[in-house]
Order: sequence, then C-alpha cells, then structure tokens
Amino acid sequence: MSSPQPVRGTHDLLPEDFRLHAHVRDTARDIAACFGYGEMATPIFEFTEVFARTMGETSDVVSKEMYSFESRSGESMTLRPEYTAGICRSFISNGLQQNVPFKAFACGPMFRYERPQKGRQRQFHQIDLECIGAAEAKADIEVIAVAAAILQKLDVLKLCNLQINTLGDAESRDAYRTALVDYFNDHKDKLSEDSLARLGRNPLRILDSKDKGDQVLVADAPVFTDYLNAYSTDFFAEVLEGLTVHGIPYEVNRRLVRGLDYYTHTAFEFVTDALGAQGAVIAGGRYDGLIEMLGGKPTPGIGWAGGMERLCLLTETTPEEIRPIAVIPVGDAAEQVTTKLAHELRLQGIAIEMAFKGNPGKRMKRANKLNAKAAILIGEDEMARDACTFRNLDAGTQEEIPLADLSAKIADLG
RNA sequence: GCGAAUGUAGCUCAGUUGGUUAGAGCGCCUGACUGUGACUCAGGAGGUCGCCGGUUCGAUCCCGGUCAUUCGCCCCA
Repeated sequence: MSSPQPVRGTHDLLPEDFRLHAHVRDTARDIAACFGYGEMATPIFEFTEVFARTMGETSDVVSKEMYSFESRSGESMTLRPEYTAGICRSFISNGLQQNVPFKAFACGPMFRYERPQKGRQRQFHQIDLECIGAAEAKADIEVIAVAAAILQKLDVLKLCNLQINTLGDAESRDAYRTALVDYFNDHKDKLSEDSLARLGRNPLRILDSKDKGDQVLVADAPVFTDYLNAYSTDFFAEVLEGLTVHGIPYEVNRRLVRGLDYYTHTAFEFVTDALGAQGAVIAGGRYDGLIEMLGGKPTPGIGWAGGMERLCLLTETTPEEIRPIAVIPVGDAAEQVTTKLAHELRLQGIAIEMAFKGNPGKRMKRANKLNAKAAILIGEDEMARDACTFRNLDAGTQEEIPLADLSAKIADLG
C-alpha cells in the first residue's frame, strides 16, 4: 500500500461532497436564525472533565469512545465527542446567565472512537441547537419545531419519524430507576448478558433491549408513568400539546431513553429507517441539571444535535455548482487584456473561469466541462474595437459587443 | 468490543476450474480542429488484482494473518 490512506473512520470532503455538506449546514443555520438562534463556536477540545462529569462516567462515550490526551502542561484534554457540554461550559465561563434564554446554533466536527459504519464515523460533523435558561415547555416545543423545520426544508422530514418520551425530573427519574433496579435484580438470572451490564450502567436501557427474554421481563417491569410526579406529567402533556399546535406529528415511545446522564424530562429523536442501524438523525432533550454539574448556578436547558453525514445521506439533491463565465484570450497578445478583464469581473462578484494555458479550442472544452453559461473571447480583432465576442454556451449563439456593454450583458444571463 | 460479507485502472464492474503480455464502459491526456464547446474519429497514459506470509514448478484466483469498507450486535448524531 504505497498511497497514503486517511485514518480509519475519517473522510475527505471533496468540493463535490462539500457542496451538499454546506447546503445542509446553511439550511440549518438559516432556519435556526429565523427562530432567534445565533451561531457560535466553542473549541474543538476541552478539559476532559467537561465531558466526563456531564455525560456520565459509565456512558459508552466517556468510558470507551473519547479521544483524550495529556497536554504538555500535564492536564487531560479531550477532543469533543458532542457539543452540548462545551456550550454549557461556555455559558458559564462567559457569565451568560445575564442573557437567558441563551439561544445558540453551532456546527462542527466531533470525535468518537467507534467502529465505523455507514453514517457513523470517528470524525463526524454535527449541527447543534441549545436553549439555555428556559424552564418552560415552550422552549422544548420551539427546539423541536426548529429541528422539524430544518428537516422539512431539506425535504427529508418525510423519511423521519419523531419519537418522544419524558424521563421526568430528577425526583421521578430516581424513584423509577430504583424501582427498576430492584425489579431486575430479582430476575437477574433471566437477563441477557448485555442487559446485565446495563443494569449497572444504565438500567433504563434494558427497556429497549432487543433480546426476546429481556422483553418478556420488561413486559412486567414497573411502568415509568406510575413514577412520574404531577409536575413531570403536566410538563410532558404541555409539550405534546404544543407539538400538535405546530402540526408536528409525533409518536410517544415509552422505551426511548438517553445514554447520557444529564437528560431530564423531554427526550426525543427524529429517526429514520433509511440508514440501517443508524436511525437517529436529530436527537436531544432537556438537561436541567447539566449546568450545575459543571459548577454553574442551577440553570435549565434543552437542545439537540443532528448528524450532518446522516442528513447528507438522506438529502437527495446536491445544489448545482455556480456556473462560471469563461474568459478566453485568442492569441498571446490578448492575454493581458483578458487577465485584467477577468480580474475586474471577479471583483464584481462574477464567477469567472480563465484557464492558465491552452488554445481557444481547449479552453472552450474546459468551459463546457465546467458548465459555463457563456464564453467571452477576445483576440486582436476585438481588441482593435474595444469589444469582445460574447458566446452564449446554452444557446450556441454569439455576437460581438462593446466591452462597455459587457456587465449589462452578463446581468441579462441571470 | 463481538459476528458476517467484500476488497481487480480515477469511477462502475468483468475475468482466470491456479498458467506466461489482466479486460470493458465511463473519465483523463494527445491529435484530426494552432480564433470557438457539446457530436464524431484516431491514438495514448494509467494496475506490484488491498497488504504480508503459506501451499505450489507457477497464486489476482487456494489457505492463514492483517488492514480497510459494508452489514448485524452494542451504542449513538
């Protein structure tokens, strides 16, 4: 193997791929802006603590998927595996309690040491939306509405299905967790190996087990709704009602739980069956305890993250490349004139293709390959008259026009 | 981390029951056409058949390992 390969689980985004990538990102950013979410960015790496403390030491991400390293100063750093913790850290660091609700959009690369598959990479990209400092169910509704709007705009909402559940507040969740652990402890011998491990790490996950034996046990397990206190029940009802008002279809999935420790109340996922085992396209929830875990004042928050690669896989249409106009010198004497003209047009914001070499025939071929709208040819004849030959490459027609009329001519092309 | 499949030109894929110079289409380059693209025609470049080892007179083909991708599990965006 003589040619260098990219690191496992990483991918190059060539210009063709990047157009789609940028389209997804821009669409998300524009819609987020309409809802009042301004774009921000946080560093790609943080102190390991930021992720370890918030996501939970026992979570898969923290226990085996982080790219951590020791800096020269001896501190443990980690390439971010998600955006939420970093943004919350930033919220605290910058004293943004003054600005609540703090509504932010972000996107960028994330890193997780996982086994690569389609729609799952070690370096991948997420779009992310956070609303910090709002305890109202209206915030949950808005955040989900933004996600739905983005999927709608990308024309992939039809491939997705919104699953939603509540994990209740800390009190409800702890009570339920205790009941669940007690129940499964009594039936330990019947649990699958996977679920036995889950019992220690994240017992709620057992509810979602695909193992047939587990499912039998789950059927008789304590039911979450019995443990939700009045506040949690009412809160969830309000969220669902809001979704209905927005015309966003959903499906309550009582087995939907989250892998990360910081989630409370609303948990949701836009899932698809078009990507094999990687069903989650946009997923998130409420994290009322997170800011406090990071050392801030108790502050509620809700947000989501979306996988850009997965969104790109679902999106069928790649936007067209900008169609340039080719400037073609005919003969060496015209080089200077065309170079200057190309530069002036580019400064006007017009996409100009001008090859570095080649006779007019080659340059025309190249213009055609690049899907140019038109070609501007200038040789000695045209120079003598301060004119150019303007060829419409779609129509196949051409005419000589004064250089002074060129800008108007180009504008006419649209 | 576990199980399975796949790996031949830039791309999509043929192929050899193991035999000497490994093919096609598309793409790329050159020319016919040194002031005009799409069509056509004629040439050309590009492969240690993923990598390492084994069996064999001989391996792209069989066997083992390894790496990568894909699928399922786990988990997640």
